[in-house]
Amino acid sequence: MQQFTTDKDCFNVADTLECGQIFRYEKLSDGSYAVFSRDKYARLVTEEDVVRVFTDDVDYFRHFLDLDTNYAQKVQRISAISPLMKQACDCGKGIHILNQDLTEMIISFIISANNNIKRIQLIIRRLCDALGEDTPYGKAFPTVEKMAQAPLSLYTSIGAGYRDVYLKETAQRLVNYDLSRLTQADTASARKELLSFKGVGPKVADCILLFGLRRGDVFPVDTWLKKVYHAYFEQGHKDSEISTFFCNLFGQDAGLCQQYLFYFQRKYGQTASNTVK
DNA sequence: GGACAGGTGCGGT
DNA sequence: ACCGCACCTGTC
Repeated sequence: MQQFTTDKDCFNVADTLECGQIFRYEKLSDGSYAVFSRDKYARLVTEEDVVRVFTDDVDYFRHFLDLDTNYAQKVQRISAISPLMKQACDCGKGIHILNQDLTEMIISFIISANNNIKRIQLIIRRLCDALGEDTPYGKAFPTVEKMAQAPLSLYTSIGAGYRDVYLKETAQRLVNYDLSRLTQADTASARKELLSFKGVGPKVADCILLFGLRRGDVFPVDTWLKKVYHAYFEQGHKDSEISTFFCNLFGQDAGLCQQYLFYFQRKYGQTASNTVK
């Protein structure tokens, strides 16, 4: 296995993995993290002044971890927006938005709908165990061909619940689907296209845009961001209005701000003062 | 046992 | 176009 290191400034492994953007990771007993993407594996070890990455796919994970983006610059700009964003940045400034596989994001976030992180991880693990190819380091994420062939009962048996039909239908549709219809489209068109998939609503579509298509100017609204909005801004608005509000406030980095706020709310939501704006 | 958390599809308006 | 409800599983 090969390895490389990267600066710890503005890159925190735990923050990046635990802010809700990725489900296939595992904290090991020595405090390092195992990360899986497609059929690839890396182990991330945080040392005194660097993060050391062990992997057979160096180029893939250099890109995956988004090490070439200047996050310090973004954090500086976002911190200046308001005291709330200063707090959120201080909490989550080590977060990178990962460059994840589009198909894996579509399937994973269909599973995420109306679901909690722990169970999402369990379902995805069972999905990989059932249908993924063997790799030297565990099971790969299954191909859409394999997923399309699997009986509906497979999806029920891994605990997907009523999402079973969404998963099977989407996998079947993806078999002969030209992903450039999404990758080449502008954000609004790609979003509209994503909404035509069964099991993909506004929130899941925004997550796929942000994490699978790297569109930074979207703001997924889930229950945590609703809490933030209601605590610091106003009561009684629809999800789409909350999303528009934050998109206008944050512009091109709305998605990154969403990650900071999500992480901040989950970490300190119980104790943080609601008076700071 | 019963309430609740977690987004989307669908049928009704 | 919008609203209300059912949907599956786990947890308190």
